[in-house]
Amino acid sequence: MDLTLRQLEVFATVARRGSFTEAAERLHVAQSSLSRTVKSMERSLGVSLLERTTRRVRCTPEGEEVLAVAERLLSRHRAEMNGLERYLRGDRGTVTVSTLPSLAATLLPPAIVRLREEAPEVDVHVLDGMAESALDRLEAGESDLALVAVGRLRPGLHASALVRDRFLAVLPPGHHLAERDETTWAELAAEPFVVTGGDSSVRRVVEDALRDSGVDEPHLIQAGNISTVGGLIGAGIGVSALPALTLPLMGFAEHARVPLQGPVTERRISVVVPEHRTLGPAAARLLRVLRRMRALEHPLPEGAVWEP
Amino acid sequence: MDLTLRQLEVFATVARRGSFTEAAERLHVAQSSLSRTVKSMERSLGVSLLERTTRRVRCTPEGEEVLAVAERLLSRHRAEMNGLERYLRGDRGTVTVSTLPSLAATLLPPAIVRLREEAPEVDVHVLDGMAESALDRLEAGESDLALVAVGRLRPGLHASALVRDRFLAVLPPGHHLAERDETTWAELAAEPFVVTGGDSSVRRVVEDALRDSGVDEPHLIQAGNISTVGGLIGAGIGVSALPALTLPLMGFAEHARVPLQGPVTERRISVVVPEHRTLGPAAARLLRVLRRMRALEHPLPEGAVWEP
DNA sequence: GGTCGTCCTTGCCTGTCCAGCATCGATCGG
DNA sequence: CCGATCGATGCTGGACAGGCAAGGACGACC
Repeated sequence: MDLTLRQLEVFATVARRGSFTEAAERLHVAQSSLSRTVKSMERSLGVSLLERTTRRVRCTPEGEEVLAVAERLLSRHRAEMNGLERYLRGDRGTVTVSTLPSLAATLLPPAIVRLREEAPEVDVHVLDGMAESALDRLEAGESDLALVAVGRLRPGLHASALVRDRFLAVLPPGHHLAERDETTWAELAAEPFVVTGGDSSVRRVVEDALRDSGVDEPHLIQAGNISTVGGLIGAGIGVSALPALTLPLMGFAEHARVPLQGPVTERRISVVVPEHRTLGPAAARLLRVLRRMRALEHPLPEGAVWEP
Repeated sequence: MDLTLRQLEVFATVARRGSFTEAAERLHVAQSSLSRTVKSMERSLGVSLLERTTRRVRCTPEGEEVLAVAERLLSRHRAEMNGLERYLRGDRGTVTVSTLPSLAATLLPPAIVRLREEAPEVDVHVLDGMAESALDRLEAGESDLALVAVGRLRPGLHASALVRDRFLAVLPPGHHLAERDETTWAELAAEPFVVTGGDSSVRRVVEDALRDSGVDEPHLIQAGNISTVGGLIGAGIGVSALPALTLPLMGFAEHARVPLQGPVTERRISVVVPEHRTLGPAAARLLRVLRRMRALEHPLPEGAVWEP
């Protein structure tokens, strides 16, 4: 004795309008069809729902109850369908991005701003962690997208190149290299060199570059994060080399930036998605926003450029 | 792009079980049917909802959302249908009875107790008012049933006789008529006579009986309600004649009761329903309870008997 | 009070959609 | 590499919604 949505809709329309004929116009079907539908409901419930006179149609007490049920169920159904449609359009939902701390602070925020402008009901979750863990989280299904500096790709993941992020030499104000138009890893390696924490993605790149620079044993000073690097350099304790997108994080500290020549001069920032997992609408939308920013060449800090 | 309940049910079953085959067993339909149904949903939504491998079926992100929607809508639908069924069985709902104060206090309560025993979720509203207003309220649609002492019936109403309620003489303790086996209206009319308020149903009957008793000018003392009558009689101020069903209301006051002979010796209590209005299930249920009490001859105060 | 008109009902028909059956194709396990 | 299992698909039958047209009842209006 389950009533279908169609039955409920027909009944609600007839009962509210108080007329089969009017309801038929409203629903764009023949009046006889409605008559049958209501009759079938009455048969399946075993009670009369409407008192029919030629002049008007009125609810029996049972009809009132069915009408109330119908209106609750129909409005609920409409609301859910509406919500689902918004979800499918990417206007509603959740997208989780795993990324590096530096990108979480610099590249991602403008994308999130644009996403919120066009889809205010989309919730964005940002998981900012170290190096590999962004991809680990992606593979574990904890995030929908990863925004990382990808070296070589793991199988099963698909990367889409987004930004070329050049390394710049970072020097204390007044440092002798600061007057130059450019410098090299070898020259930097001869100075006390500030490096970031051991599991940072930048760290490995820097170590490789210093090793290849020919300097036997660079003097390394280790800092946990970019802000600390900024503080140390501002205090004149050493020099460093960092990608352009990390530099806004040390904007508070006085320092000089000089272009850097050498074997490794940039890192490549990519959006990574699992190869065979389909993206949710909200995630797809954030991806579109990022690609649109690339296409429209949204301003980036000096030294970083969008991939063509 | 509205999804039907059938589609939602099929999808929810397949998605939860992770298998078309299992879902088909569960729903007692062929597997091929489910395959088609899900495909039609995917077509109408324009997205893939399930990732199929021969080994298992998993939801896409969109599928997860649809599953959540489906479970909400289906459980809501089941709950409403269940509630509706209970309503139609008379296990849930509201019944409003309009009646006289005396009956609201004596005849109705045991019926309500029985109704609540078998249908605890039915709410009973009692409108206790004076004389005509019980029927007025019935006709105005304010109540479903009226329980009244009906003289002659108004057109459009249907009465079902329930109880014969004899008038008893009510006397102060030690009154000289109290020793008799029975008395008459004429004998009572010779004493100071306590009558109830002017719009009470009992009042008109009593006035008629006293007028017919032959006593020229009875000495009347007026009281607003039965309790007051009790107090006056207990104090020895006068005598009265009241239907048996009203007497529990003056149980607190000492008095004697003597059977009464005469032209009017009883009133008839009826349940009245509108002739062409259909009774709601809860109201029908209360009516059945009252009739069952009549059939089983539920104990009544001395002097009141169920109609055959 | 009679007649007309309106509105619901019902019989008949058609098209569409759902369900069953059989089969195909793909994939995973042995 | 082969077999088994599971989902997809072509085909067919049946149920039900919807349209059309005629029937019947009640209210309204004259």
